[in-house]
Amino acid sequence: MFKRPRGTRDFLADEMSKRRTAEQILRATFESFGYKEIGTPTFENLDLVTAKSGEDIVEHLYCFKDKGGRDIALRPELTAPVMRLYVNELQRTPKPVKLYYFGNCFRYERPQSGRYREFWQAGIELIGTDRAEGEAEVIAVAFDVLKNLGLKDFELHIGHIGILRKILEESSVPENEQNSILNTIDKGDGEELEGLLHRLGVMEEDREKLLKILELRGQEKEVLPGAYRILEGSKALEELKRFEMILDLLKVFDVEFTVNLGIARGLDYYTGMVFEIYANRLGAEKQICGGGTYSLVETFGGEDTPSCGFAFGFDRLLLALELEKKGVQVECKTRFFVVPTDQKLLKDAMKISVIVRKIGPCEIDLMGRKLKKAMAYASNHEIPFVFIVGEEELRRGMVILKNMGTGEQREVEIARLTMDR
RNA sequence: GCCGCGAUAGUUUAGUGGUUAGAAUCGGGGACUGUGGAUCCCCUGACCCGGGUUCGAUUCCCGGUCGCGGCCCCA
Repeated sequence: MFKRPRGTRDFLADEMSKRRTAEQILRATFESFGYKEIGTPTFENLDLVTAKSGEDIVEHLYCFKDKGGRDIALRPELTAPVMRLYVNELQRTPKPVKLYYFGNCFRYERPQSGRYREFWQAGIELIGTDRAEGEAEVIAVAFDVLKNLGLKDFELHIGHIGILRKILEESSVPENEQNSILNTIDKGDGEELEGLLHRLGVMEEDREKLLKILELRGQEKEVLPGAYRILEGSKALEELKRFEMILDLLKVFDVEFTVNLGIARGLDYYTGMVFEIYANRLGAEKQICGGGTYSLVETFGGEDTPSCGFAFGFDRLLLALELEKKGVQVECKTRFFVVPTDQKLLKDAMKISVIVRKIGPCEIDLMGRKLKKAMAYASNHEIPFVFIVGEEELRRGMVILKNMGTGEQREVEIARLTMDR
């Protein structure tokens, strides 16, 4: 007996069918906004991954030396490969560049609910514009995905790291220190954060500002006036105005959201708007989507270009759907089943199946079963139509077509099979 | 990396320090010879792996593996 490697899954037919259906909805949504699919390798050079996420993540990677001694990593996410592809191939294409991807990723993590070692991500990257309408569109695409999938119980939280960075900048905190502060914010440890701010010599006034801003969470109307008050006279005010502009545009798309200025996403490359989507029923791993405005092109050797994007955790998305309703619909793809009344008519039945297959997916009994058992098979598999090939009908060039839903049956002319319907 | 719970046919499970390890369901066949998930009958099929305790371990103990939930992490 061979077992699956830890944290991997087999997908049976029904599940695979659901996954494909959901995948189609994601693709259609991305394409409805004009994003084009791209593909990148399943493995990349290790340094691509560490360039984006640091040396420490090697712990969480599937990586190895290949036979040529190269350090290789199975991709742990898709933003870095897409950025590499952009820098390699697309820097000179008309802006904005609108890309989407769907693919499996690998992380060496302890598996738990909604977390696997091989998992699927789907997302978009909008490269080359830093306008509010671009940022708003990116959020709208994510929201549309959920609407089109029929997911109901989720929360979309939007924040803005630009505001936080500006406050720190005013307090003369250098960028790398900003990053460690944002990291600490992301962890949600208030004491550690205060300690860190002290150590870095952030002035009392700015510290208060920051902490107050981080607490702001709720409906736009309730939160924004407070934010304006806190940031009065600050350089961060400009960022706040920009944030408001994005939120304002989101109303055009009928996107429902919660303002949450405490989102830091803990990543050094985020520069402006950031958002996360949570499926409340999922438990510990409830974040199904994350994204924002970032600056990464330079990291991969390109000319600094503003970008914005997000990634969905596809597996979690399906889990959330499954918990909410019946999930995604599964139906039998086979339309027709052909069965002879006697084994000596097998060849005739096979010939008919060849003809019928031109009309739609068609199966034929492969077990040498008697009519009754074959009918039971078709019935069990919810195949809607059965062709019964009988000796007497065959002599007249006819075959019986039975509708398994209604139980009705009639004779049809074999010669006309592909013409009817 | 850490904590808790678990592991018996494909699936859901019962049970035991010495048993032919029981059932349901699924699968295959038959009763049914030209018509459906019914009924009845037959068949196939299981104690996660390694070590220890013991005359004897599927059962008790330890370790591993895998699963579930959580912590850390989450690009």
